[in-house]
Amino acid sequence: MKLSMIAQRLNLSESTVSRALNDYQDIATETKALVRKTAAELGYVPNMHARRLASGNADTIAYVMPRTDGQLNASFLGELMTGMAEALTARGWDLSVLVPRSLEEELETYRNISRTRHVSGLIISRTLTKDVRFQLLKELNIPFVAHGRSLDSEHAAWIDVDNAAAFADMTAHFFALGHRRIAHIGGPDTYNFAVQRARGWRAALEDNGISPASDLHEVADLSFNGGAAAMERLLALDDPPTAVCCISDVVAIGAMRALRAHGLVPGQEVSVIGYDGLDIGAWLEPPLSTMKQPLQSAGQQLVDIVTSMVEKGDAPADHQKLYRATLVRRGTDNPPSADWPARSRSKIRPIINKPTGGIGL
Amino acid sequence: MKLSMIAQRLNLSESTVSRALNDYQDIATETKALVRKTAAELGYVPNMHARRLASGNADTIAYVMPRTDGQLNASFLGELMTGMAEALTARGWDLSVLVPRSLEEELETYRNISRTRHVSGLIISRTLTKDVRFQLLKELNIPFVAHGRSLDSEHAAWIDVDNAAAFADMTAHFFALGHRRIAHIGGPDTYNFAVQRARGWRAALEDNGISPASDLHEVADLSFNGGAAAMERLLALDDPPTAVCCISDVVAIGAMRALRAHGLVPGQEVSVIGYDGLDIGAWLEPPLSTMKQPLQSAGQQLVDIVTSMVEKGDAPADHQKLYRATLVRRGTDNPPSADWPARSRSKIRPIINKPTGGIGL
DNA sequence: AATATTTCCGAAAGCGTTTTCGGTTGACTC
DNA sequence: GAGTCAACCGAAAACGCTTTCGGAAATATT
Repeated sequence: MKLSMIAQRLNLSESTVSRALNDYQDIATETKALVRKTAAELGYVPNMHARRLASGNADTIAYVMPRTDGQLNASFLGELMTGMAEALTARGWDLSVLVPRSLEEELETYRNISRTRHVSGLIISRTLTKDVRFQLLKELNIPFVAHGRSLDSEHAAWIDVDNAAAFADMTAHFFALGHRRIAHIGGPDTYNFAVQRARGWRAALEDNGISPASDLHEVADLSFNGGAAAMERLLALDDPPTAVCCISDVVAIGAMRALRAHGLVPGQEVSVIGYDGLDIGAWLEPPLSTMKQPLQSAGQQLVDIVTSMVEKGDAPADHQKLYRATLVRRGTDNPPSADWPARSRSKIRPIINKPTGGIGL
Repeated sequence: MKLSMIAQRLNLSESTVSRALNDYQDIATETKALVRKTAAELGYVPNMHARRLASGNADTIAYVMPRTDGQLNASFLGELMTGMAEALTARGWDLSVLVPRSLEEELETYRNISRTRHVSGLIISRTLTKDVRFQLLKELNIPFVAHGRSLDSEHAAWIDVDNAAAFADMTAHFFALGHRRIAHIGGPDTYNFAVQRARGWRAALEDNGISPASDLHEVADLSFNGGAAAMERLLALDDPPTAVCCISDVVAIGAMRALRAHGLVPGQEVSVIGYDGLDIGAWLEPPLSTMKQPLQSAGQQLVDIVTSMVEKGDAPADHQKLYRATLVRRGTDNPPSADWPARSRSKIRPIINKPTGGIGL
C-alpha cells in the first residue's frame, strides 16, 4: 500500500496524490475528495519514515523524563504522559521518551537532535535553579517547553505553578489558624521550585510581621526519610514549631512519621501541610492536608505549546503560563494546641521503630 | 554532515562508508577504523529517518501504557519506563509511548503498525484474563512481549510474577501465624492477575484443610475506595475474618482505613497484607506488610526480550519468565487477637469520617 | 479575439541511507 | 605461471514520500 498504487489506480501522478492528501491548495476539491476516498478504501497509511525523510519534519515530541532517583512522585508521571500522548496522537505525532543517565549524556543527546532533527521538539522537566539546558537548547535552536521555571528560563517557554504563592497561602493559612512558629521543610536549592517555595513561606511570614527564624527552615532530601529527619531536627529545637510547611507530600509523610515516633499526633500538637495533592494523603491517619496543583491537563498544555512552537515558530516567551495551587484541607491543619510545646518536653520520646525496608519471609 | 561528506573526504564511496560504519565483513579492518575515526571527528550522526526508510527497520519499541483510570500504582510506571528507556538507548533504539483511548483504538493502532512497520516491537501491559490483543498481534505478526499473562498468552512472550504462589505464600503465612478465618479482597475477574491471586489464596486454604468460604472472598475496585468498601462488607459478616489478603497495596490501604473507622487497628484485631511493595506502605500507621515483586529490572527484561525477538526472530514462547514475589513484613501481619471477634461486636461503630477529596481554601 | 490569469496537475529532483551485485586487485594453490 | 579464491571496494538501485517548477487547460480580462 504505497502512494504510487493509489496514484496508478486513479490515473494520477504520485505528486498529485500526495498533495491531495496533504491538502495543498492547488488541487481541485473533487480530486482531493476522490483521492481521500480511495485512500481510505484501500486502507492507505503513509510510511512515516519516508514522509519524515522527505519533509524533514520528525513529527515527534520527546519527553525528557526525570530519573527516578529515590521517591519521585510518579503518580504524577502517569497523568502527565497520558495527557501528552493523547494530545500528540490527536495530531498524528509521536511521543518519544528520553531518560538520560547524566547531565552530560542529556546535553549530548540534545546536540545529536540538533544535528539530525529526528525530534521536532522537547518537553523538559525537573528544572534546576541554575539550569544549563535552557541556554544550550536555545543555542541549538530546538523548540522546547519546560515544566517548571528556572533562573535561566526568562526567554523560554514554560508552564509552572506559582510555588511562591502556594507556600505563601499555606503559611498565611497557618497564621490565620493562630500559629506563630511556622516552620518550613524545604528542598535543595538546586531545585528552582525549592527556592520559590521557601521564598513564599518567608514572604508570608514577613507580611504578618514575623521574621523568619533560620532554625525553622530545614532543608531535606525529597524523600520520606528526608522529611522524617528534618522533622526530627525541628522537634529537637528548644522552641519547636507548631506548624510545618512541607515542600512535598512525600516529605510531609516522612515528617508525620517522625511526629508519631515522638508520641505526637500530626494536626494536633504540630500541624502539617504538604504539597502535590497526592491521593494517598487522604488515606493516612490523620488525612494529610496538601496543596493541589492542576496537573491533569499539564501534559496537554505542554504539547500544545511545543507543537505550536514547532509549526508556527512562536516565540518561546509567548508561552509562559502560571497556575495556582489550591489548599486541600484534610486533617493535619488545625489551630495550635494549648499544651504544646508548653507541656513537659520530657514526653517527647526518642524514635521507637524506624520503619525498615522490611524483613524477607 | 551526511554520509557523502565523509565519503568524499576519504575518497571512498558512500556505500563503503556505510558498510564500514555498520561493521560489514567485507570491509578492511583499517578502512573501518579510518572511517570510524573521521566519522567521530566530524561528529557524524546518521539520519534516522533515512536509515529507517532504507533498511526497513524502525529500531523503535512502543510501550502501550495503561490508561490511568482511577488509582494506578504509577510509582511502578516510572521505574519500568526508566528501565526500558535505558536498555533501548544502550542499543540505539527509541522508546515510544502509546496511550490508546479505547480497545478499538488500540487494535486499530496495531493494524496500522503492521502496515507501515514504523514500530519494530511492542510491550503491552495490563493483560486481561481474556485478551484479544494476543491473537491480533500474532496474526499481524508484530513482535511483542506482555507484562503479565493471560488465558491467551500461551504462545506469546511474557514476563510475570507468580501471582498464585505469592498469594498462596501470603495465605500460608497467615495460617502459620494462627489465623483460620482468612479473607481475600480481590479484583475483577477481567484482570488475569486477579484470577491468579484469588486462586493462590484458595489453594493455600485448601492445602491447610480449610474450605474457602465464599463470603470471605470480596471483589473490589482496584482503588482506595474499593478496598475500604470491601473491608466494610467483611466487617459486617457474622463471623468476620481475622486476616485479609489484599490484591494490592492500594486496596489494602483502603481496607486499613475501614478498620480504623471501626476503631480497629490493622495488624491487631485484623491483620492485613497488601501486594506491590509500594514504598509508601512503610510510612503508614502501622506500616503495611506487603508482597514485593522485583520490577526494578522488569523494563530491562521486557526490552531484552522484544528486541531479541525482532532481531533474531526468536519464537515468542521461548521468552516466558516467571518471577517470585517475596513477603515484606512491616507491621500489619500478626497472630490473631484473643478478643476478636469474640468481644462484643457492639464495639464496632459505623464509619465516622469518610475521607473526602478535601475542601478548597 | 487576443492576451493575461487562474486553476490544476505531472515531471523530476531530491531526502540520506542501505544493500545487492559485480568487478578489481592481490595472494594462494598446484 | 595459469587458474582459483578471498578480500575489498564502487555503482547503482532501491526505500516511499515531499516539494518545486513549469506547463496545459480553463477562465477572466481588455
